[in-house]
Amino acid sequence: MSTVQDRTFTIGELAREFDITPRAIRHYEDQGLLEPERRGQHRIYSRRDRVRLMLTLRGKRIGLTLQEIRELFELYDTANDDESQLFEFIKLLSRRESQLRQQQEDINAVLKEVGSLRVQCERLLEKRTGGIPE
Amino acid sequence: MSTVQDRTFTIGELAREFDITPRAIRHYEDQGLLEPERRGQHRIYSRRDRVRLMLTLRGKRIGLTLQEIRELFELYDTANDDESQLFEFIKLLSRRESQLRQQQEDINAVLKEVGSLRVQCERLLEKRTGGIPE
DNA sequence: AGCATTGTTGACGTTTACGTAAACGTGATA
DNA sequence: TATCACGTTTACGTAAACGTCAACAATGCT
Repeated sequence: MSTVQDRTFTIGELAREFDITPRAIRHYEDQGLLEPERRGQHRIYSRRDRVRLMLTLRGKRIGLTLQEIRELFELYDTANDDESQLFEFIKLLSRRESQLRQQQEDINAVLKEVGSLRVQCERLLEKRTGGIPE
Repeated sequence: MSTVQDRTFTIGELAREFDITPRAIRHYEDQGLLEPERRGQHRIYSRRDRVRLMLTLRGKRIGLTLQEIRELFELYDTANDDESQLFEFIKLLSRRESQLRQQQEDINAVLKEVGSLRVQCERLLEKRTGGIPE
């Protein structure tokens, strides 16, 4: 009988779920992002591992390196114990926050352009397809 | 007398302005993103080049590769001439748009976490600094 | 004239994030 | 029992985006 949900996952399951290769998952482990247990020599991934994998992928999508992601994990794990680490953590978060806001601006600018360009394109196409007289 | 503003820039000026190295700028040229003129063997950058450089850097910030940025430039330049290219352009824009929206979500999620973590940290610090008697 | 500054062209080096291939183990199944 | 399907380690390969010399102009002080 177990209180916590103890469903586990194989490397292939996770790979399929997140549409990445097993190789990538092993690579994340090499970089210290995951620490699956072993049943014999096979890796067994817990829910916690799965969450970390999700966070890893999200981190990647917003442009973090694997090392930075690892540092975040480490800080998150240890910050509560050490006061000076807390300051570091806050500083890191601040820096990252401004970067993210910059990215937001960039993305909004591009989305705007993308939108108007699309409209232009579509108008052009309308004109041509409609404009060819028989 | 010239109608169009014809201010030009040296590689060093642009490097300083955008806080990158001349090497990087030359690299962008190698990749077909810039086409500065030459005065003798020195590069002379026009306003158009400067704009392209800005767009390049913005593209990078939102995670485009230099090649993708070049393709966008090319499409942007030629799309008006070719109808089939227009479709390609629109498809490319659509794909990128959904990626950008995904990124927006990711960033929002992270910002949210960052915010609450910061609050947690600050509370902890308050408690400790305030909690030490004398 | 001499030296600093700024620029130029190679060309090899580096980091990140995996891909890919070899060579092998293991349990399920036809 | 043979053959998948899935997993493992080890190790070299690769693409992107520059960094980092080296070796050499051209220009501008002083």
